[in-house]
Amino acid sequence: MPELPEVETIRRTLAGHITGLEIKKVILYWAPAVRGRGDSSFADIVSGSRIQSLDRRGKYLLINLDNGHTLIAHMRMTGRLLYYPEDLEPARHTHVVLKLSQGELHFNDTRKFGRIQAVLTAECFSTSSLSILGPEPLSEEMTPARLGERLARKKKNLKAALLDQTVVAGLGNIYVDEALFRARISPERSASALTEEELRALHQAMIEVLKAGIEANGTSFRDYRDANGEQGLFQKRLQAYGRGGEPCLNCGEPLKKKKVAGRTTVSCEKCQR
DNA sequence: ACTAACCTGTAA
DNA sequence: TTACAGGTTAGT
Repeated sequence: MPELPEVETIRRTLAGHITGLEIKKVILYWAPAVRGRGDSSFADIVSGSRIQSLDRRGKYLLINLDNGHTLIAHMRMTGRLLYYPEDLEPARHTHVVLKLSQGELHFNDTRKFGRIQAVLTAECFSTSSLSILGPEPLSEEMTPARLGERLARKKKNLKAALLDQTVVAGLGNIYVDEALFRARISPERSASALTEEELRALHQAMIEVLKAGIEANGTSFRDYRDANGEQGLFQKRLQAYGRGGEPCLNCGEPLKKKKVAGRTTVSCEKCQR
């Protein structure tokens, strides 16, 4: 579920609550949700540490502790990190509770795909999951030329290439469809055959839609909630995702819904070339 | 490059 | 009952 704007919103809404707090105790309701390191269990690593700062890389949330460790969390489709200022009986599908010096952090995940892993902070970015990620789409280094370079290395269609986290980190099914719609480029085009003008349009559309998503606190199309349990608002601004059969906002023709790269994809076959 | 697998819930 | 869901990865 959470793509870059949703994870960034979780990071922001969580940081104000938990930065500086001590993790007093770890309660596991479903142990596979967490992973320790070597012989040390997740609970042993985390207990007694203090939360220093929160970062994000692609769709990964990074919680830096003051004991040389970092927690790498990925929500996959339905994961939530929820902060409660008071003790609270865990809701259904809560797999981990971190008791803090003030309040609690609950990791809740209906589909059980999400994971939280404890790693050494020094090795964080060289862990297998993070080391393979492409550049951050909102960073300075992401230029139209850089995007073109990364896309050109893949012999896939655009939809598959933009979902590929090694090409660019943080886009998922919603924001790929939105970026392509706004750039007026077909998801089925070859990733390696864009003109410079198309690359500029795609680059700009990608950045604009991600920034707008963050601005709106993410897209709560279904399960997504921020750390306060609040919905985002960007589902009201979607122009393509979830609008199959509805009129294109440019030309009025019905938007087409079809599988591309194994994912449901909505596009306007008249506007997007 | 496509499919199954990991899971549960919801809607058709 | 079946299909499908903001993701990733390990298989063909």
